[in-house]
Amino acid sequence: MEKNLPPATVERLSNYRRKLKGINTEETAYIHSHQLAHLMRINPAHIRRDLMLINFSGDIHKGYNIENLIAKIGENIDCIRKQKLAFIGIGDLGRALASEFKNKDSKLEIVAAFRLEENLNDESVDFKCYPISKIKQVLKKEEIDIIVLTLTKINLKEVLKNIVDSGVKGILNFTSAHLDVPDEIYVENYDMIGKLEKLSYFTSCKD
Amino acid sequence: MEKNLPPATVERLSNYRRKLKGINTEETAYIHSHQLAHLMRINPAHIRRDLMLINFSGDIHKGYNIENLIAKIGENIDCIRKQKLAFIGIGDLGRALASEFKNKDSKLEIVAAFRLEENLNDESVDFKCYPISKIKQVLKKEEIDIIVLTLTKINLKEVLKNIVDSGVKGILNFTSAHLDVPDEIYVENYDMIGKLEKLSYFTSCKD
DNA sequence: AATTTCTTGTTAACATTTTAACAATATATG
DNA sequence: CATATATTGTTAAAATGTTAACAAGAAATT
Repeated sequence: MEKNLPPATVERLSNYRRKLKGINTEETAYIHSHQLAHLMRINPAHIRRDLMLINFSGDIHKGYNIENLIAKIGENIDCIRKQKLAFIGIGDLGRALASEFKNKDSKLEIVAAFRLEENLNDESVDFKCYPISKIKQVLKKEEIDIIVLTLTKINLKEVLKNIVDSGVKGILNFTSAHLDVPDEIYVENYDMIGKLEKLSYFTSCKD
Repeated sequence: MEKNLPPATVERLSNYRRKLKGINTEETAYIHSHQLAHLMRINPAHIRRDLMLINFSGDIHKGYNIENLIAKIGENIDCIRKQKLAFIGIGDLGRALASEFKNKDSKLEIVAAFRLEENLNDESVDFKCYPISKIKQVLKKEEIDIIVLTLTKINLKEVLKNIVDSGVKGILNFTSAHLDVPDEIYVENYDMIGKLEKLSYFTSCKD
């Protein structure tokens, strides 16, 4: 299978699936494009177009079979083997994610978090917390695939070197630091200040 | 002044400014489009186009005057009065943001954070931490403009009611919950799981 | 003084994403 | 049985975002 789906579609498919999994299919086995669109707050045409791209057909009158759709989305966007996540820096966001992943037979799994503090194991999560100093050995040992970076008060250069050496394939970057890594590593930057200033621009009355 | 800048441009302008503020203008007072583009890892044409949209002219040989550009960006994207932020749920991300805002004479200011725990004042930050139960009175009293939501284990419906009633204008939502608020409130959703699954899709070898 | 080189400002082309439109078609209804 | 209705699948159009191209013009160089 080739990776020829547009990025925006991949993201939406993931979101559709999460929403669909929340539906009790014993009560309602089928859903219409406009119903799902309403739940997602997007345009119905979007749904139909996305499902067309993964070749999923619905019943012209009953709509889309929810269980089949969930499976079909998986076939298209999930990787074969489980991918392992690690957080560098973590708070409510990481805990929230962890509980999302739990019991969801997701192909993504949080296996470690690194913090500044020593010995900060949190019994509310089921992944291990390590001090940032142990990053090198843990990344190697656990074969981490994806890093979520939220911590700025670290020796970034050294940490990045360890990340690159360990074979990490992608980084979701929430810090405003620029990550100087080889092109093979897929970096998705999320600049919170930029988003906030945009929000501020569109919410403030300028006169 | 009208809000006729494209959203993507507003976001980039904010990012340019943050990068420019990190430059020592005593050493280098001017910057070329390709230099800034290199720092931002984007296309030089993008820079020139964005600056065209805010009517900022550079010197054909020296480039763009950094201080003037910072000021001009402010004129275009900053609101007149300071806008107040509050976090619902907070960890490393919030602390990182707080340190970004500090001493940056930004028009955005974090004034409060709400947590599940009682009495959890953090001496490393300069905003106050409240238990989530106090949200109603604090939002009103502090006149919060923007909410950053990262906490899921709350009574969302009630919290949202308080947010709407208090006159909040925008919400940056990191949870996967759907926020049912009036259209007047600008909601920017960031679905981390969606982003992670997209990352996973583009980093995994599917064969 | 002429030529080369470089950079801005601007337009046009291109790419991607989103939305609209509508034919095809199956069910329900009169 | 004919008509109305509703929904998918698909194509076309619109909107948005990005990149390329290049004229205009200033400094540096020959």
